[in-house]
Amino acid sequence: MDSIDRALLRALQENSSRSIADLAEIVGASSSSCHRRIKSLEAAGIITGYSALLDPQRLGLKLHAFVEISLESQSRTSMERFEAAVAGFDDILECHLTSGNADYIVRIAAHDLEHFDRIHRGCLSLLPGVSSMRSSFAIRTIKRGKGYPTG
Amino acid sequence: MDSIDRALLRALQENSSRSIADLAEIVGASSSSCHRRIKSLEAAGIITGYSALLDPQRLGLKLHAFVEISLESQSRTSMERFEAAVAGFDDILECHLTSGNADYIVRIAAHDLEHFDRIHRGCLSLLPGVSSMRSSFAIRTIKRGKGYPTG
DNA sequence: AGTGAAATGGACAAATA
DNA sequence: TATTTGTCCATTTCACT
Repeated sequence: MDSIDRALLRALQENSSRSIADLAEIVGASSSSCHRRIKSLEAAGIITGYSALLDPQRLGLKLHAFVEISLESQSRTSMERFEAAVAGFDDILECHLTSGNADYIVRIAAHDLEHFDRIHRGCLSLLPGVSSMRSSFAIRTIKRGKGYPTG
Repeated sequence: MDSIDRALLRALQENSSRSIADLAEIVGASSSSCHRRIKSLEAAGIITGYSALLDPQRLGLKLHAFVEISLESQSRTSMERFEAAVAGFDDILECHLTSGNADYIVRIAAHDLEHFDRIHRGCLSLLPGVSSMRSSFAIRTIKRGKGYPTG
């Protein structure tokens, strides 16, 4: 992992559909070296895959919500039951266990408030062992970076 | 936007480096139709780009934090000043204005607690007009979906 | 279905450390 | 010495028309 690798990762996060020749020019290396570097970054598991980025607005997903969820019990079984239920719901885009007392942060995308209400009642409220939930709606996205900083 | 388009978007979010022939087989359409559909989804701005996915762990970014930030004032100028400052910091991956009284949710990736402390003191605490901040650390990621549901 | 571009993989010499 | 890089090379796959 040198500065050329980092530049490669930056360029590939920003746009992965460039040709290797273009990438080589951007990072200042030869095409073959570039190709080898990408292959080893993939083999090392640093690059985990390639994905198409979609515009949620144009998919009609105009509502983003962050929901903080606390469990009644922090026992291992109740957490496992909760997490298994989360995995089953497609409307839950993301879920993290956070510091504190068995709190989770969940990210939801919905078409509108009515859809969010349906998700809330037909999905979030069905999660087992929940003691409290607090929803924040994203009114406007200030910044949405593509991926991670490479240092 | 029919069911084939939605299947295409699902497949492309999951893995965008498949060949068109493979995609065609997955969604049950001909290669040429598939190709045309992808081009129009791109032209319509539904597909906004393609990106490489990186493993934050292997980049040494083992600490994920969500920081809720409240401003002292909700005036337009103080919000604009805050948002401009946010845009300038690479360590802030994501920032959303959320419902409530000028609260923001910010996402941070750091190498470790010491690095987070550096970000906290050298970046977050420099943001103008902040009245309070609350950090939650992601102990474990339960679920991280690739992109959005397509319906 | 055909064309052209690009990815892939290999061989070898030069450079680097 | 050992590892990495750059310049060819041939093959094949694939996007695009």
